[in-house]
Amino acid sequence: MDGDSNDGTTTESLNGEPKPDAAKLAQTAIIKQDVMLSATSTQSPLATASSVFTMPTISMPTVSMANSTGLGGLADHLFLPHIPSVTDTPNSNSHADGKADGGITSLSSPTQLFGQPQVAAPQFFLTGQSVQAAAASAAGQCHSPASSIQQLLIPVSTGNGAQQFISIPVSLAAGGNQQIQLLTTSNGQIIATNLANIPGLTQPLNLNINNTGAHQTQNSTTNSSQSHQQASGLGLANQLGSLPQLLTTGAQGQILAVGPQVINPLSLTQPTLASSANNALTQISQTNGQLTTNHSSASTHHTAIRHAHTNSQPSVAPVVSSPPRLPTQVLTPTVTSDVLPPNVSQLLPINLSDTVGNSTESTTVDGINLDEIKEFAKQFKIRRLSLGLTQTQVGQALSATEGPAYSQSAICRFEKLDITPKSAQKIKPVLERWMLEAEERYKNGVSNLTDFIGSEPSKKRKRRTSFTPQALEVLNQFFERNTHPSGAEMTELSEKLNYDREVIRVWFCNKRQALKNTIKKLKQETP
Amino acid sequence: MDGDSNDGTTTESLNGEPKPDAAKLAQTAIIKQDVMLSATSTQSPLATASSVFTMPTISMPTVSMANSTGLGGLADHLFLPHIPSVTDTPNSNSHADGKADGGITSLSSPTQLFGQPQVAAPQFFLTGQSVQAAAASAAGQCHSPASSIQQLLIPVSTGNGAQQFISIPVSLAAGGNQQIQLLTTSNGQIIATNLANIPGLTQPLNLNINNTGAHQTQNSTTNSSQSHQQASGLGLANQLGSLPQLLTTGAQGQILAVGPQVINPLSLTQPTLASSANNALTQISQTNGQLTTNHSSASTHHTAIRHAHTNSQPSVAPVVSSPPRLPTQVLTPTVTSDVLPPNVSQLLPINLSDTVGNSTESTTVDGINLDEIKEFAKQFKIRRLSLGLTQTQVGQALSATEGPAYSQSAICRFEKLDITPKSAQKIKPVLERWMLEAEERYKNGVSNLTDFIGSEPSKKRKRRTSFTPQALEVLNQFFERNTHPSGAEMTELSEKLNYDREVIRVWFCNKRQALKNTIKKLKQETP
DNA sequence: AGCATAAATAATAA
DNA sequence: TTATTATTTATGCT
Repeated sequence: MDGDSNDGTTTESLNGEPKPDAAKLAQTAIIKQDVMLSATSTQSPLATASSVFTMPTISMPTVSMANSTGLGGLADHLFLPHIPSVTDTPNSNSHADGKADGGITSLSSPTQLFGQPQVAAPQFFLTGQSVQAAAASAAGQCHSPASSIQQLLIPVSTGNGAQQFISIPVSLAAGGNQQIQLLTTSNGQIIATNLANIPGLTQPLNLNINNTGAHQTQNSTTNSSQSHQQASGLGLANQLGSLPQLLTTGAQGQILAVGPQVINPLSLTQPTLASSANNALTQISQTNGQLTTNHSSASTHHTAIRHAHTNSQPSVAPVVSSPPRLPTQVLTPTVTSDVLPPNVSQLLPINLSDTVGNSTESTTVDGINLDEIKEFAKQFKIRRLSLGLTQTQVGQALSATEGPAYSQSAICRFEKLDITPKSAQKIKPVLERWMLEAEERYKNGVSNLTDFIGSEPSKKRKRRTSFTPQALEVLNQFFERNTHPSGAEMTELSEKLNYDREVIRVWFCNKRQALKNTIKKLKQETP
Repeated sequence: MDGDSNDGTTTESLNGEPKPDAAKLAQTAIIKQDVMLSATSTQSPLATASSVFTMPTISMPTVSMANSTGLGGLADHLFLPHIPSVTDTPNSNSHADGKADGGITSLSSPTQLFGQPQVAAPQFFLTGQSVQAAAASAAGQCHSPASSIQQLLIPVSTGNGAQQFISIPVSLAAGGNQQIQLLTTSNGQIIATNLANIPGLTQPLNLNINNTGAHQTQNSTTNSSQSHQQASGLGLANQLGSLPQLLTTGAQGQILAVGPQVINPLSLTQPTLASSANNALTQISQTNGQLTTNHSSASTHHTAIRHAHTNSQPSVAPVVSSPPRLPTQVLTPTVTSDVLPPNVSQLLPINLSDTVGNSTESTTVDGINLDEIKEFAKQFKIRRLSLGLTQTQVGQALSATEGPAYSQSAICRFEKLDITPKSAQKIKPVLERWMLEAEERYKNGVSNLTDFIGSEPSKKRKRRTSFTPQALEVLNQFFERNTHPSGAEMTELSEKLNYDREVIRVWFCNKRQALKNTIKKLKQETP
């Protein structure tokens, strides 16, 4: 998670060449060095000061940012699209498969898509609209899928290069009328969102969507995927429209995205929008479709894989088909696992448990009624989507009030039941309560997200921290003595200096790296 | 599979040594401490080197620095004790426990921390022995202890004026036998290092030298700390800190920016562009405005400019209050700016431009087709990645042939379109040409980067893999469902995605870690 | 325009 | 799994 965002994309690989890297680094280093001398770094105090204002923000590369964050309030956010657009969109392919083609293709060679180096994918975002394509990728996380309608997908980079999207339910976001604007950086980071309207957007774009295949495609087998999808499948697309939401989830949240194109939806204006959402999905599917076709193999697989669970059982084979719970949710595939030790159930994720155990008994483990939990999980997702909330939003809201055990990931896992029965049993009541409250607020027209969420969702890259000269002094002094502070020391430093502990940790990492580079260069120089 | 390890080696550390971290070494060191000096050995003779060197300059703020030096030979490290003292040392605790206090405490006092600059510490170094005291402090941690012996302390300035020392674990530095010499500037920056040995060093030559107070001096005794601190103490510093920075960072440097307002949206008329961009700008502007107002500070401005757009929304008021850095951040005031001159587009980064102008026209500024550039930028990135090249590599290759305007930063900004249209227009053809040539070479099998870049092949650490967006999508989807894929699943994924199985395994390890960290943070945040 | 470095993330070591 | 390192990307600042 982290998300980083950055682009990530780097890739390098390809070539394989070996090369470069080191050398390069070295070079770079060198360069820097010199610099070093001269400069000093840090800034002076004054400087700092001034800066302050500056905005912080802004500069975004792509975009700027401003913080956004907060979102809050009202307006709150803006988006930057940095990418222009459309162009990107074009990808037709979805990632999945073919990735290839689409965007990528262009890019890279065919083969690659998957292959390594690649590149690719277009990242772009658009505000509302286009987004999708990217989105798909985002999926990584659960949320994504949100796609469904109402939501806006905001591309976020994963760091890997992959982007993720953050979806914001339009409805919420907009809160009714309001509109949302998102500014994203090129990386897909969101800078800000705003609610203003965006007029026109309405269009739906695409839709095709459907395909649903979305994801995965399938083949896989068997699997869940199918389940989902299809299940959903159903007609999906069409349905989509209708349901948008579901789909989204379809897979569960996952998104698929990808596709080439995009669309956009933005429209937030309307709360409605739904359509847009749909689109997104659609595309995705398509993509998949292709993928499937072409490569089929490949793509599919993963799907399959996904499902699989850990077990390693080789065997497996599963075919699971299982659609156990599916319809809605998806997933949950089933894998077969094979044999697991009996008790395993206690440790296995619920979704797997079915499979595992005997069917019959499977419903209860340690006194916990798995079926009940499964049903709740399914309904929870539906209710969440109905409110136009993403897992991320729910996770943020809950983690704020209930503690860290309720992150987006937790929500995702819960919905997928990729958690142990015991854990699910513990979490369930909390989710139940929260959902009731959320629904209440929603009814009361409090649609504003703010209530639900606290703040920002963003996943974008953390703003670059500017250390004050004073803080740097302290840090440097400490570093002189100890390049590897203990956790307690870092905590202490963070408290004293009033910086995030993580920031302090990273500072030391980077400092050590800088020192190493310096030394390295020196050596080179002194043959 | 897996096996890869090989490369593994990574670590190399400087010296190549395998070694572990410095820290560890350090600890060890401690024990040994005194001994070290003498001992060791490894190294050799060769060494020669002279030593140290002088440092460039140094100007240190407070002190000057000189560095001292060299130390050598055998011994591994040098120390600069800047701290003197014993006082510090006292740590009684071993690292283990006490740590906390240890180091840190000593350093600063609360107040101090912030305080400025201090100076002082003497910098000198000694090798092993003396050091200890300091070390002690360090000890808290493992590393620290380093102080102990093995490390060299190199004074470095922070830029702020304060000096700091860098300790270099000898081991690292020396990499085994080699010796290292470091040249630091007054700022503390390291200028050069040398490996030679320093013969005789054994003795410490200098050491005393050091003390000498050379520089600084100080009181050393008392410790450096004091020095530092006190200094810091000063009022100023503190104060300084307060202000300005605050804002900026807010708490952590972050800024917030932004204000409330919003803006408008541009019309998105076109789907294409994203409107979003606009918003961003808007805010920014505002920001500036305020800033201006308030602080005035200068710096900001430029930034503003970049982003700024026109919008005008008035209002905002900013209030910033800034407490210094509060943890939270905050701030962000908003300013309103106002209107920007129409031409702004010429100055704004492309990515933002969309927004700004009319939508319609926005695509061209000064006769420059922004859409075209955007597309090119996108494709450029894709092509770059397809060749497996990093921004750094491209930057190095281009800066060599085309001049300094093509650094890694420049490439980064171009790809993100965080540059003005004019600038982009100028750079584009160069990139275009270079890319074509690079692709040509690639096709011809010249994959070696060397061609692209200069360097070396080296064997060491495996090249960092860049996952394609498509692959990431697949991986993320899988991860959503199952964070712990079985071996068979990983194998399947690796085959499908065409990545090494080990790479896939590592991806999951890192992904789990990232998730964990994310959750951790969320928890913290929500207290 | 760059430079220094914070942040993100792949790779490793423990 | 946890902790670090090695590499890259992104960005604040001048």
